[in-house]
Amino acid sequence: MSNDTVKIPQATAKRLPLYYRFLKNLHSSGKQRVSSAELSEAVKVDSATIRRDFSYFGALGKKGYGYNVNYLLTFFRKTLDQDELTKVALIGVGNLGTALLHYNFLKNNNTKIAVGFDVEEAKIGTTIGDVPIHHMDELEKIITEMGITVAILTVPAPFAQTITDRLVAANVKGILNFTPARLTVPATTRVHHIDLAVELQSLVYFLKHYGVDEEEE
Amino acid sequence: MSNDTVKIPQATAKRLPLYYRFLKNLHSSGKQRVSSAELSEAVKVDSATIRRDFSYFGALGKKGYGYNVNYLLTFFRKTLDQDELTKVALIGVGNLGTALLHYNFLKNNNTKIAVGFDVEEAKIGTTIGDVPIHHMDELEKIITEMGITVAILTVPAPFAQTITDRLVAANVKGILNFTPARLTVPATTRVHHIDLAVELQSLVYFLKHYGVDEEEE
DNA sequence: AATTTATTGTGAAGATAATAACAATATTTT
DNA sequence: AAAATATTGTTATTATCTTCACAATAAATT
Repeated sequence: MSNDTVKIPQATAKRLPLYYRFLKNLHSSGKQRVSSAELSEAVKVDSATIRRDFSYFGALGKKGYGYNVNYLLTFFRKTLDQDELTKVALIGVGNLGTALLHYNFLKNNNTKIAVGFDVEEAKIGTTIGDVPIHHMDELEKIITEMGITVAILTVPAPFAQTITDRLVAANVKGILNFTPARLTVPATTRVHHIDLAVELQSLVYFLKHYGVDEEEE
Repeated sequence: MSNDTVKIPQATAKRLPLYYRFLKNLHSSGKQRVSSAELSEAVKVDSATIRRDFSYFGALGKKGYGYNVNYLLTFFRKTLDQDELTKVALIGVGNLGTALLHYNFLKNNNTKIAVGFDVEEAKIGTTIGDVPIHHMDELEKIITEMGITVAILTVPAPFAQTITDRLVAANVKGILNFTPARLTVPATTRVHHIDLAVELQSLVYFLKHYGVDEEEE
């Protein structure tokens, strides 16, 4: 982990990719400058929060003017390491896994699913999009060879922990977990959960029990 | 919105479906009682946080004993309205939409995708799983007829806002948004985002810039 | 029935995050 | 070049969330 700047709050860090994406949009639509108020409207984050977020990286804007789109974009590209391609492994090529293979992560982020793994013989040796699918038995060998340290986990829940253990042993440091299982990992590995059923159910709960007054992340 | 109990913190509300799922697991494995410490190990949430979360609903446990699994389960089933089926519309039957159609939300939550919409003629009139796919032109008509107020949005980003406007006009109150677009909605509509590219990119960012010491939600 | 043990529920403290508000100041207009 | 305007960066404030720590007390053991 490079610790070039002061450590950024997690809430801020999670918004950075979002800012980056909208700055790219602005840039390609030819916009030269942008204020925190405009950006706020686009990304639905309070303008004071945006200014605060940016301020962790120093004074990026100019008073009375706003932010130079090009400058900001260049700055965030470096900060988010967009010049360096991050290769990711996809574990479990079922319905969801296949959908993710077709999802173009590369377009907005310099992240690419470089390899997939499954146990179903019909899939082994094929290519989905341009991603080769290998047998799960080769997991350790191939991701080690490819130097992959980030994995997306889309296997059936009962296999999630076992495969996680193998990923950890193979030096994977980050797991995007789409299974409902809550994974046990060492402190050196980071897991982000995307729990589809929980997301849907908590949305329903909010609708029934809360007055709705704004969206939230 | 029913406001039967005191308003629960949002962070707590988001964890309720998770607790519910694990309680179901415990129950079906025959467990009679559980402590906050055990539950903590399973769901990876601090035990004090679990006790605090539960305490918003009153004193559900017994000192020196823990919680009765069956009692908790019954309580949460009511609280999460699990006895009442929530029908959901899926807008956009592409790769991701199709994967979600095959995802069994019903298993753990009383939530079901009841209808899908797309513009591709080949899909109209077919059934995926047991879910009928209709033309997008019929959106308002059908979801109004079916009394649906929750939608999952998996259309290409450029169409997201237009379709959202139509959903809102057709009385949809909750949207689970898988598109990268940040939607503009009235204060009476709630949007939850699942932004796959942002999730992946922020995971990569955390790996590079932070010492990893625990997982987080 | 007395003692030990386990575990809750919660007050207090701490940590993190969001927002308001405004002085400072760069840009734009006159 | 002076005045008016726009907008940042940040200090202060408030809100939300997490965790510690422990008295209270129910259950289990002796």
